[in-house]
Amino acid sequence: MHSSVNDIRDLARLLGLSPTTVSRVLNGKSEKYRISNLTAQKVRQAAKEYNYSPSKIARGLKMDRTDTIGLIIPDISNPFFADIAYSIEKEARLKGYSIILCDSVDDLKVEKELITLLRSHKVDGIIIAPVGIRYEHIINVYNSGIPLVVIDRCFPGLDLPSITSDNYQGGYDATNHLISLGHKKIACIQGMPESFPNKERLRGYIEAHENNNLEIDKTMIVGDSFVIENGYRQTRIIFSMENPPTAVFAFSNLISIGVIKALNEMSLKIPADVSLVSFDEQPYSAYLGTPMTTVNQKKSEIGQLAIDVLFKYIMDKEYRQVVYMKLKTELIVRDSVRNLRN
Amino acid sequence: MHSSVNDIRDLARLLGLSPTTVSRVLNGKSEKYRISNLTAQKVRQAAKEYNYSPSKIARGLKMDRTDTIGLIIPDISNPFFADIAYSIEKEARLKGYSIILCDSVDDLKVEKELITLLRSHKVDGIIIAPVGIRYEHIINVYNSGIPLVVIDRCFPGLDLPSITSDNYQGGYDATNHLISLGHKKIACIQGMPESFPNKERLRGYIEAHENNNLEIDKTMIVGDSFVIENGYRQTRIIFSMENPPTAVFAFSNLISIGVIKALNEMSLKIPADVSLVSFDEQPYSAYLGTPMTTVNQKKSEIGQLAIDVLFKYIMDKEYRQVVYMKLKTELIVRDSVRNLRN
DNA sequence: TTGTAAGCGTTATCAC
DNA sequence: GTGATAACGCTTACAA
Repeated sequence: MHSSVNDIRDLARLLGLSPTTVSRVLNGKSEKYRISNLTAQKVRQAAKEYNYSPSKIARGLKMDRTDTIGLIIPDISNPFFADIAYSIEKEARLKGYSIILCDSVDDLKVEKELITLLRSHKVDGIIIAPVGIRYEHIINVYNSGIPLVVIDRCFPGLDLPSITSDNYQGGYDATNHLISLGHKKIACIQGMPESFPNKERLRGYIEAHENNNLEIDKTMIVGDSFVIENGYRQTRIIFSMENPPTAVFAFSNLISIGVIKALNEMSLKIPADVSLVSFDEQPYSAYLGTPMTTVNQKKSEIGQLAIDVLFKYIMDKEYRQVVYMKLKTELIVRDSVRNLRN
Repeated sequence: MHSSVNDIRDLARLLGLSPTTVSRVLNGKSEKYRISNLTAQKVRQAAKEYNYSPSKIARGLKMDRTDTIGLIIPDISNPFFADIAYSIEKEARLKGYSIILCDSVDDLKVEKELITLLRSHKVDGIIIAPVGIRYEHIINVYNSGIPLVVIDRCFPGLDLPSITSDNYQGGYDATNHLISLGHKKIACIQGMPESFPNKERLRGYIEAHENNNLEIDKTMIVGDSFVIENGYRQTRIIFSMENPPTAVFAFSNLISIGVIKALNEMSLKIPADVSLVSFDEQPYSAYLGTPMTTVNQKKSEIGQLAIDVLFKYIMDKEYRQVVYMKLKTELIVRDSVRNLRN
């Protein structure tokens, strides 16, 4: 085993050089300081040999940047967010940044604590998919000058840089697809009603009806959460009614799992008895008993753009323009909708 | 807006106290140093009011601990690892630690770089689900005294603390279940053959045959990757043969998605025409066209135990006992296996 | 072409 | 009960 090198000073001593020179070489400033090629070579080789790499922690203290960015999401076990996290991590790493992953478990109090925590970690920037009920604490961070980008749950009025899907369009397309195939009574199983994505999807649902001169039956708008159980429960209720709908629009992939489960139990076939469209494409959507028609969100683009925008703020502290981007959704048509016009 | 407080010194000045006192109060050492209650109160209140919390980066430099742990996984977009990451993050946070998330994209070179990176970040410990081809670089880290726990892809011979599922048992149970229902020709669609979990699952498959005095048809052991396409391709090949098997054992949830897709296309029904058991329970497993019989891994326990073990090492640097834990898997029986004994 | 020394924000040691 | 000071490992003026 080598004599252990813990320090830039250890390494410098070993080489008969000053820490300054070592630091310069290791930071690629050899030419700027006209350090001899020989010296530079020796430094680099020794660093490799003794497996030395500068402490980011000491570096961070001195330079006021840590090469880390904080990521706050409501639930990393939700594939939607896991996919986003994947692309964010990848893009960040490409730029030499590491991710501090924080899970808010969809709890506002936790979210606030996490923001404080990330500030104390001196992250260079924050990407956050907020719980989405209150935003003051987030606006405070942004206004305090810390680079920050909001994803998923946000809206133009917030005055916060944000990347989101066009949930209105997704809701409209899905509903319109059903209507165009002759469906007139379409149940809508919502997620969390107060959340912005939910409101927008619902707006799409409503306007699609209006544009097709279709009356909306308010009793067909049900549900209150993005989880499986909600989809299951509402489906059981709806299809026990006198005049059940011919179709269901599920507002999340988890909701549609619940819908499918309930329909199975009730021996109702998709699409023969009930048609189904769900928000959020998943790898298994195409391989379900009946391949499911879904609204796909561009998850990796959301992550990529979030990083792009964040780095504008990180690289140029003067840049304060509030960027707001809305990404197109895509309707993936499969076999879960019956054509009633035939 | 308040006069800005960036420093412990700013805060001390504002209070007419020394940084030392402020630090002591904020670190809960008021009594130890017999600091007056009044002073302590004032400090705490001012800290809250001015939204001050100590820089973890400066603290880390001084105290030689960063309150962070590094997590290296092959693919955060894989729900199996996302679930593990979820429980690790949750447990770590409970202990006041943050997670630096690193995705190795199943690439050994990247994995090595990430380890160096995490060392330069001075993480207090590392949890790693290795690519699993080579281990020297990981053993080096462990031997250098950095607390480290391996999850998922590891084995007793490694002399590395590790938490893993009992993949042998899972493979045995799944195969035995099929055999007990009268299946004699069972295809086995593998993942990455060199990986330890795969070897163990295969060992279970083989021994289940032996214990039931069943000959193994080597041409029934196929496949080379944990992904969907592999499951699809192998299924198409197998069920184009003269004497196809009556059942398939898929070694991952992605593989079974491919199997289902292929069987659908070939108009083969589960379980009427083909029975199916898959490794790795997923939220949708129960809601597929035919609810699928799966082998469930205790993902959240893996995360929890990894943290528990890691913290033994973190808390007691003298503790060097190599902990190896193998978690039971659970066969979840649903409707995807036909009883041939009827 | 290289080196010296100060300072980043914190806490531990020693002093009073 | 409280405070002055050094030190953690690094980079950057400034010096030579």
